[in-house]
Formats: sequence, C-alpha cells, structure tokens
Amino acid sequence: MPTAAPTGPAELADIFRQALADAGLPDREPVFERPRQREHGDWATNVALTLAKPVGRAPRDIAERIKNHLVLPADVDRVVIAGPGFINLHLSHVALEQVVAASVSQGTAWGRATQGDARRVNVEFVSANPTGPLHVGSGRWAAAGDAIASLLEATGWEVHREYYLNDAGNQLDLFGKSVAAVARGEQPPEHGYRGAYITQLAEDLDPEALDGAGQITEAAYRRMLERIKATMSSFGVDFDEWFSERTLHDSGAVDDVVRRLREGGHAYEQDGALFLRTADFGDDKDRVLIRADGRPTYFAADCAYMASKVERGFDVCIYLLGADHHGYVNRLLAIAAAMGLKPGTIEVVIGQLVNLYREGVEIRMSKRTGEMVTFDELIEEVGPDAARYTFLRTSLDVTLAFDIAEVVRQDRENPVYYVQYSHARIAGIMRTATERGVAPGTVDDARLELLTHETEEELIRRISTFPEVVEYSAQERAPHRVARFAEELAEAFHRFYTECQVVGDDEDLTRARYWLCVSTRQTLVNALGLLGVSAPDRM
RNA sequence: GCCCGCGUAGCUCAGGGGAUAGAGCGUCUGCCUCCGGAGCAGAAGGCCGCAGGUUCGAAUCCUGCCGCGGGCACCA
Repeated sequence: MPTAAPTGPAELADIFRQALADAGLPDREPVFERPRQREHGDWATNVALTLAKPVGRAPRDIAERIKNHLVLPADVDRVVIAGPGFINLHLSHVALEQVVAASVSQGTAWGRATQGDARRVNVEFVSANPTGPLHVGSGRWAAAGDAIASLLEATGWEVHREYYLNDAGNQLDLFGKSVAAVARGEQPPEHGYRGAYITQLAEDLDPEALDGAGQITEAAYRRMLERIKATMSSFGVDFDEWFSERTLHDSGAVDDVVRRLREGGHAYEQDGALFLRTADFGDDKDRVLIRADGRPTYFAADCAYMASKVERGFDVCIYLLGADHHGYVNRLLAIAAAMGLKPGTIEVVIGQLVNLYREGVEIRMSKRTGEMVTFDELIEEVGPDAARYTFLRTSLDVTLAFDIAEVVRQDRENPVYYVQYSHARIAGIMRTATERGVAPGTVDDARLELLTHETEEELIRRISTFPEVVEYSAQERAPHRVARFAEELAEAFHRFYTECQVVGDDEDLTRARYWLCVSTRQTLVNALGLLGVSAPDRM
C-alpha cells in the first residue's frame, strides 16, 4: 500500500521548470490550481498562456512543447492540453488511495503542517471593556479569533491567545459611578451606564458595606470580569492570558514607552500636551500621549501594550478589531513604525459588524438604554456550535446578518447541522459495522483500489484538498474557508452514502469503504476542530 | 469632506487573474421492503451596482461614479 503523498503543486512546479529549460523556453514559475471543472483534471497550469506573448507563439503550441519535455512521476496519469492552452494533469487512482491512507494514518495531524522554526504569534481578540456583559458582536470576534489562532497552530505557529482588559481609565470610573448612583437610588451620570445589569449590580453590591465609589467600582468590575470569563468559557474559548492595562500603568511601562518615544524624536509638546508624530507614519493626525493635565491617554497605554507584546518575544502580533475600530489601524501601525518594528510584526485584522435579526426583523441594540441581546443569551438560545458556525461561515469582510430564529432552528436551514449530520451518519455506519461483525483490518491492508465509484473518487478528491484549505485559510486569516470546505466535504459524503452501501456482502469492498468513512470522519473532525465546533456521534 | 468594508439568483452568502459564475434557504418535480430522509436527484431563477482602463483572458486588479454599513476626541 502506498504511503507517500500524491504529487502536489510544489513537485509539479519543479518538473515544469525543468521542462521549460529543456524545451528552450524562458524560465517562469508555473502556478498550479485546482480546476473548477472535474473534466479538467486534478491540477491545471496556465504557464503556456503566460508565455505566449514573450515567445511569440500560440499558447497551445507552447503547451505542446512543454508537454513533450515533461518527466512525470508515476501517479500522474494523463496530461491534456485544453481550452486556450491550459495544461491539465490527471492523477491516477493510486494518488487517491494515498490520500485515504495518509489521512487515516496521520489522524489528528491530517491537514496540519509544521514550520522549520516555530515562530510565536500573539492573537489578541474580543478585548471588550469590562463595563458590561459581552454583546453579540463580541461573539464574532471570539469565534473568529479562536479559529484564526487554531489555524495558525495548525500551520506550525506557536500561538498565544490574549484578551486585553481595559481595567483602567475613564470608562471604568464611569461604570463604577453609574453602579454607585443606582445603588443610592439616583440616576446614573450623563453618558453613564444603565440597564438591567447595572440595576442588578447595584442590588447585589451593598453601598453601605463598600466604603466609597472606588470600592464599588472595584467590586462591580470584578463581577463583570467573572461574567465575561464565564461567557468565554461556555463558548469554549480559552485565553492564555487576560492582560491587564493597569499593570502597564503600575509597572511604569507606560512612562517607559513614552520616554523612549520621546528619546526617539517622535514626540513633541504642544498646548501643554505631549503628542506622538503618528502622522509621519501614515496616520491622519498626531495623537496625544500625555494630556495637558498630565494623565496618560488610552493611546499611551496602547503603545506600552504593543511594547509589552514585542518584549514578550512575539514575532507577529495580530489585533482582531471590529469595523467600529478601523480608525485604529493606522495609528497602531504608526506606533509600530515609531518603535522601529519590522513591517509585518503588527497585523490588524478588521471584521465587519453583526446585525441581529429575529424572523427577518432587525433587533436594534442600544447601549445607551442598556437594551441589547447579550452573548450569554445568544449562546443559551442557539447553542455554542450553531453560534460559532454561523459567525464563522461568512467572510469577516462582510457585515453579518445573524437571524436568531434561523440559527436556532435545528433543521436543514442551518448548515452546521448538515455538516454535523454527516459526521453522525458516519458514526452510525461504524456502529452498524461493529454490530454486523465487520473486521476492518488496517487501512494498509484494505483494497482501496476498489474505491472506483464516481462518488467515492469525488469524496477522496475533496478530502485530498484539506491541507491546502488549512494552509490558505491560515495565510488569509479566513476561517470561513474551512467552514465552506466542511460543507463541500459533507455534501460529497452524503452523495457517496446515497450511492454506495458501506456495510455489504463483499468483504473487501466493505473494508475499503469502511476506511474511506474513517478518512472522511477524521477530516470532518479536524475541520470542525479548527472552528471550535463539535463533531457529534449522535444527533 | 476624508478613511475602511461591502454591492453576485427572491433572501443569506461562496467564488485564489482563467475554461460553462456556485451553495444554502425559499418555489416547483421526483426518491424511504436496504448502513441515520437533519439525506439524495432534478427544474426554475444572473446585463456579477454603473462606466472606463490594464490583460491573451476580469465577478476578481486599477480609476471614477452610485448605493449601503462603519469610522473620523487631550472618551475608551
């Protein structure tokens, strides 16, 4: 049984480059892609098309010349010149058998890749102010940040998941004052916090027992933090670190970074305040580090926070921010430039916001009145799997229309169940196989060459693309690619299932199909795992 | 006004410069003596916002315009 991997784009590129040289054609890096149409084979390259102009010959003629000089490995069955001059490669059945064997033997490592020297990446996400419960919008960042982190882990990065806690400054004070006011039976201050959770906090925290507003603030903050942690935990997101802004002030890190920026010549005083020349590095205007009254701004803490990340040894720091914070991108990059960081060290990923609907009717959330659907409530209503999947199947570049009624419905309206159902179905087949006394043997002994039904080959081809999907999704910070892949994989499986009886009279065929099921199940588990969605054996 | 994102089927959305633009939902038609029908097969439904440009080739890249969302503090 073959254990090697099928020929991929990297090997093909080398082979084609050699052919170009042997054919006396100019050197060019051939790009291989997966053709959309099945008839166009497993890999296609347009290299002949790109050479047509410089060489001054028809693309199909060039393709013919390249083809005549190709020295191909055994698992490439056919080379076909098609259309305007594409060179299509068809892999043999042995290549498919290799995929089944490899996915089974690699198990949870299937689809993962390693880097020579594991580089460290900090992924910071959610980081909502601890002045209220997380709202639904934060759910998108929780799901996406966690999935991006998982994707980076799967491609060989050493990943640190981090939540930045704004536990210093005006907003927290205002939050404390709001709770204290309500506890005394007064109205919260103007622009203060209100809503049921404030009332609840005011009732729970006895102002008599707490000496002054400072302690109320502290107690209320602790409660909110615990609630946020509980929410993240119930959603299955596990942060390596809850980084406190206070520590930056208390340790002198803020003063430090301000001093360093000043020494670097990037800061100046005006109107009694200290400004950082962020405009020199692409920002719209310079930003205040130290206010005229001597207090550092939130922006100064941001500088210290970035410095902390770099000092902690991260090669890359990803900030996942909502579109309502996109104005921060340039100033964050400007800080990085002012600190002399290598380009690419700081990377900001922007996600568009979430609009909530119920049965097509938009639910307007108002922070001012405190009326909103909290993330807790959403998880409670739709469950963590459906919530995660819905957040993740759409590109972060698109404003998400999250219809609670649709997501909560446990039927085919929700793609997450379609994917999970395929896994449960496989588990069901496994149970049947056991009941009927099937002895599957090992994948290496199975006669995988029997898997020649069209739906079997399609399923294996789909499985074979999983490592590429993982790599591309990680590189593009695009977890929705994994979700879409899972849907396509589930579809391929359901078609196979409809056409092919797994547990049947033919023992060899039963064993071969059994291992194809194992391969599919492993791929589903690995894909859903990257998204933080469970793969249930029964539904 | 400036900055960011989006505009693709009735709705929600995929689509990595390639070949005949896809899926789910909704609508319509079929498929359960057989491993899970939360499934499968099929039909209908598209000037890919508009106009230019680059390219052998543009839904994809560039420019302009239109529309929608978000952002433009010595708040965080």
